[in-house]
Amino acid sequence: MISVDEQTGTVEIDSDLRAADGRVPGRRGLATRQKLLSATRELLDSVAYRDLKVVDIAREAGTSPATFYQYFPDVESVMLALASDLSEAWHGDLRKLVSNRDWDGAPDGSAKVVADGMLEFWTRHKPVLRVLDLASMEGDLRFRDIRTFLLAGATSALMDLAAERRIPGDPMASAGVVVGMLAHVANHQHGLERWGVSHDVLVDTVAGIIRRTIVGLP
Amino acid sequence: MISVDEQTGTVEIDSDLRAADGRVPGRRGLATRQKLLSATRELLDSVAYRDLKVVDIAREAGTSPATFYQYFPDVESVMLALASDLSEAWHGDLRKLVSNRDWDGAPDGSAKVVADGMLEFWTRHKPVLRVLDLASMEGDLRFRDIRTFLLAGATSALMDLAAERRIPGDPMASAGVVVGMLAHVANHQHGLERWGVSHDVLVDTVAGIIRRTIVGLP
DNA sequence: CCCCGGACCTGACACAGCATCAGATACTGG
DNA sequence: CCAGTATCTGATGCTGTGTCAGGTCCGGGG
Repeated sequence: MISVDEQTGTVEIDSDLRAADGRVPGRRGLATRQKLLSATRELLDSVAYRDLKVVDIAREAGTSPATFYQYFPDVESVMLALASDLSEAWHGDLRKLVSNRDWDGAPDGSAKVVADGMLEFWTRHKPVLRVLDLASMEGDLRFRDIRTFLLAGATSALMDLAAERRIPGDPMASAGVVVGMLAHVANHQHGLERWGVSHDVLVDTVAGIIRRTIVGLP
Repeated sequence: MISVDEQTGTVEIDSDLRAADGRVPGRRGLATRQKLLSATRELLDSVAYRDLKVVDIAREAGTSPATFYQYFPDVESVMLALASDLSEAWHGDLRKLVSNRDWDGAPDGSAKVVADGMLEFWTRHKPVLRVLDLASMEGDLRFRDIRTFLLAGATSALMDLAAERRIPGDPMASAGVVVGMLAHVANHQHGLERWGVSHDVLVDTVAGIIRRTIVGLP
């Protein structure tokens, strides 16, 4: 669980899990919790978030609804946990995807690696990420904080890069818009392919926008 | 209701409405249907799509759940109708927003008007559009077709512009990515503002990307 | 080895929202 | 004003939610 302290701006990771009755779960309990999380992730591949029911998750995890409520108060909380885990696991890697590049020597290749990497990441975790996106759009602050944390690394790395290159315009805005664009393109990749845009062309297009917007090359 | 014929590619608009029992609704019936649509739109401002219930829509519209089922089989169908109406109403205007501009004489101003116009449109109709987005992402073809139709005008106008200007790269991909970026930025405007990016700066940033990606100016 | 106490699970239940239908009510044209 | 049709809704069975009390499992001490 990631929580952001509004006063200090610190991000706290509270892994001090509790079951519904306040117990600290043991080995077996944690395994069940994990099964519920996995079941939810699996179901989300085929079922719309709106239609995701506690009964189905419990059945898929091979347990009963009552057990579900031992570990989560509702379906939304499972999503929160899944998104939070994803955020913790990838926050750093997404930053490195941008900052571990040779932007002076090979800006074109670097832009392409970033575009491809981001698209790949988003596609792999699509089910969870699109719920994260929707909930953020709907104004849910818990989801928005998780989304912000997930993207903060990559965004600030791009921002630093843009600032370093003395690009005209606001570096923060440019970085934010570029990261958002990557997320959106990944989510709607299937739709774009239906218009005859192949994956490779898409990567090139996005890489071009990164190059011109952040690195500042024509 | 918009339906796309996969064979011919034609888009048919079937306004031949029927109530649950097959009747063609009269004046009073259409008014009730309209009240249900408005109630749904209103509720969507404050309630998450996932939590939108038939009972609430009926109450908000000042009628009973049973009446709801006279006009729509479920909540999803109301969304489909709302999205469809929006799509029909704005498809043309969004195209004109792009094509009625003086791109040769005042490319900078034009890009800004497009960016601002799109953001404004998206913000005004956010509740419906974000459901349209989510459902499209989740692979629902009915919603995706509506989304495609809504954006087709603007997208193809941008594509023509890019092709005309002989921009390097695929014009279709560039137009698609730019339109997607606009949608995404509008949806997450609030999040970006929280990072200290003002509306004006955002418009400038997006306009800059349009200018460089579609018009081909540095 | 057994058995005990805590960790874990679930059947049973009360209640909310879904979906349907038959019958009541409200319009409208004649 | 009345007949006939359009429209609405109370009653109802069913699915999913959320909460217990009580049952099962398991590891460690006797």
